[in-house]
Amino acid sequence: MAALKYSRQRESIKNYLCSREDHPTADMVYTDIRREFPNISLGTVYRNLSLLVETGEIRKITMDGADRFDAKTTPHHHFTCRKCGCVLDVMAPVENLAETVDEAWEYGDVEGCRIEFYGICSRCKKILNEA
Amino acid sequence: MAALKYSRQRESIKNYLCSREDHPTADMVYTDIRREFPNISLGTVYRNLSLLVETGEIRKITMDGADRFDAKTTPHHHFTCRKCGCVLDVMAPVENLAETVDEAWEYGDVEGCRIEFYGICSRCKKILNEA
DNA sequence: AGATATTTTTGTAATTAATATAAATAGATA
DNA sequence: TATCTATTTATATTAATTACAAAAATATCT
Repeated sequence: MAALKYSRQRESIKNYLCSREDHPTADMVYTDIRREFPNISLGTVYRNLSLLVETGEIRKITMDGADRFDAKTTPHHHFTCRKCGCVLDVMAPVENLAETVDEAWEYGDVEGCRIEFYGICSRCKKILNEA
Repeated sequence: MAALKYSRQRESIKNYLCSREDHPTADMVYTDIRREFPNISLGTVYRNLSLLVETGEIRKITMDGADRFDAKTTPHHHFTCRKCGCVLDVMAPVENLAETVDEAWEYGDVEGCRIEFYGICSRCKKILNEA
């Protein structure tokens, strides 16, 4: 496996992701990073996002539509608003769920789990109530 | 909203899904259903899968790669093998997780959640141990 | 620093998954 | 049967992502 070589683009992508709380898509990263690197290619963004996921520096969130990326490394889950589609962090105490299921379930070794909550975010709820 | 009209293709897609335990993708459904309807269009498969999801007769499982579909309506979750990619059912007692989080989390109304477990399935584990 | 080796980027093309559309067909209703 | 409306088919299109080759950037060695 070839050694990972430094690149300014990758560093910038990482920093950009760390500065955001809203789990951007590859395309959002591309749009914003272009201010610093006007010639950056979308392929470069995808490639570096994949690399960062591989090294464990960021996480990929797969859901309806485009994948999203998250630089928060502390264990947590996500909430998606079914109205506006925003994605918020959920720091819920669900630590040992995978472990519990691993003990009870006999068709394989459960190593972890992803939990995606859904519903209505506060902002959409407010708008609905006002209408 | 227009009334739903019977179609042989939709019935066949539903029956096919009910006969399987492995959560096929739209393309797998298309390939197999062609034996009965050689001229069926992939668009028809997608459209009917969406309709069946809307009526609640089947569920859509969004994950890495193509969406998968599941005719089992009893509440359960899924396990994906990170080696072979197979998807298995997990009948785990996680009933009130969404409810619990809804009470503790203040940025919106949590209506439900999807849980995706991952790890190594028994079959892949066996193969790895033999090698 | 200069030369060399290897990775990364860029620009573009290709692929995959899914949706859209319009004419033809099938199902429902009177 | 006649008519109305939904569905299918065939095809085109969009969206998300990956692949590739030449050029540029980074790391290593002397």
